[in-house]
Amino acid sequence: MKIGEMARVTSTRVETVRYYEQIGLLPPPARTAGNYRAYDEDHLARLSFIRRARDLGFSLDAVRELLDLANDRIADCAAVDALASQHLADIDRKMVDLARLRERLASLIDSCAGGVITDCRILEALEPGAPSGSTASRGERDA
Amino acid sequence: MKIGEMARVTSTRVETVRYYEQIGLLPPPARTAGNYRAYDEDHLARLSFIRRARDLGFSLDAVRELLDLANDRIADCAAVDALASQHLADIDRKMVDLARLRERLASLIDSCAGGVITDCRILEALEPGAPSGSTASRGERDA
DNA sequence: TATGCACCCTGAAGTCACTAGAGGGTCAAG
DNA sequence: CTTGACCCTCTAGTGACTTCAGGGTGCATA
Repeated sequence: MKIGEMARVTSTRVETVRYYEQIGLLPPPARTAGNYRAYDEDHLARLSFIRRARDLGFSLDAVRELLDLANDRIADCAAVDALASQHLADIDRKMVDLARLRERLASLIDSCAGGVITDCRILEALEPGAPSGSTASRGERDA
Repeated sequence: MKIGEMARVTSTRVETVRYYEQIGLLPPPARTAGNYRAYDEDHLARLSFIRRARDLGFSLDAVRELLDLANDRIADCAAVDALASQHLADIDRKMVDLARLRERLASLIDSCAGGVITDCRILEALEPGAPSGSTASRGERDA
């Protein structure tokens, strides 16, 4: 299987597949006479795994750990659970942050009654003298 | 005002202030005899504006547009509103994506009953042969 | 046989919004 | 006169890719 086909069936871009090889996430495949990458079923399985984990929002580092765990069939499932649970907690934190942000922005937009810039409530809220948003999470943003 | 003080009052890191100057978001200030940056009130106002907008999740490009609009006092407030509304829509999309992700991940974690890796439901779901998540948003992820 | 076209290759640089580090200079206090 | 906080420039690193330049391969068609 050439890179294009493998990319297609896994809904990955060709460049991304090569990138995964470059960072050691996907082992280098055999090559054809013409120097094309020739993938087998193991590569396909591994790339599918990576894609599914990425779709669930796991970082490449987490994916690497999951792959290691998956290969170590004696290891404890709890390790996988811990990784996933931590990721879930991250997502929950992000959702809370986003919700707060959303409310601040929405109320700003609500206060806009049109007209010229000079009277723009949105800009006013950004300008100095205005109270900074009470729920601002300074310092850490949208990691 | 030296860079450290301005960074402090705007809750920005010194490096970030220099970075904003480097990318042209903040005009280069005067320098003292010792080559220290010497900021005035205009710089402070502009940096505050940038910080507030960033706290609301606007990209640096969007911040640049907002600053341009704020300077063009004849322009229509609708332009600001459009920028903000588009940003709000982005946030809403992100929240929906995150919520979907969260549910998929949570149900995966729920299905984990402990035990050894061989029986790990979480890994099973990632492995080929498993149905890919029905709500996967392939192609665009967590922009 | 030539040519076009889709596909493949490498290596380097660009994206976003910073952050970190090396290696040094300035300035006020003690 | 030294200590220490602060400042300077320049460069490179982060994550997860994407894009680009400059080519090579392989198959079908004129």
